[in-house]
Amino acid sequence: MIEIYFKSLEGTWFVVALHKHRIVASSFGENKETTMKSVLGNLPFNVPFQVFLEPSAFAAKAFAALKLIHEGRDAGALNLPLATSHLPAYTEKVLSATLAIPVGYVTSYGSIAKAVGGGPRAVGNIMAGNPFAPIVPCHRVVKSDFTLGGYGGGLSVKLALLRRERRGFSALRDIQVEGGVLRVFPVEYVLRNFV
DNA sequence: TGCAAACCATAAC
DNA sequence: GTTATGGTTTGCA
Repeated sequence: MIEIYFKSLEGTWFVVALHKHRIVASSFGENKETTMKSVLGNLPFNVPFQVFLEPSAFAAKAFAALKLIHEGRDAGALNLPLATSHLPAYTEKVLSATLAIPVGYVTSYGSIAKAVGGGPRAVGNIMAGNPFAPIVPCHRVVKSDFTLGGYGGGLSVKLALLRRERRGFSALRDIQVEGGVLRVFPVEYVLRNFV
């Protein structure tokens, strides 16, 4: 049985779907219904689910982590357990590479494609369907010219997240990921286009 | 800048 | 099986 929890924190709705102490899907947004729908749309079709009004201990932990990430703080050390085994292998690889982008950096669809194989558009498609927003930081994936690209929650939301993650880094970095090397760039490269 | 063509895994038929 | 679909990229005018 998948358990669904929702909670409003400082004006933002957070929704998580949990199964056996793993996160199956997560989302956030201004609108409760939309956010809930985005989570429900990412559930594996063959597992029944139930919506709970009071958060379990694990759900409370998940909400705390989501709030941190939403605030632009670093939740990397939390290592939230994600349920990915039902996803296609390539999707898993792309999500895992995306998860490796540190706070304060961005990368491009094409860079991810170079690191794990495949093409930029395939990566974009997977970002569009990211079941784990914002835990898997698809907001840190932008176009190769450092314009924003797209975002499910709207570009203003993507921009706001990136602004909060600004850390003042100035040099690019190469990060080891499963299957190759992922090049990441300071988020400033994106933000300077917006003054 | 702007446009066309190449790109590539998925989901939907 | 096949086709349609993008949160793209690159090259060329």
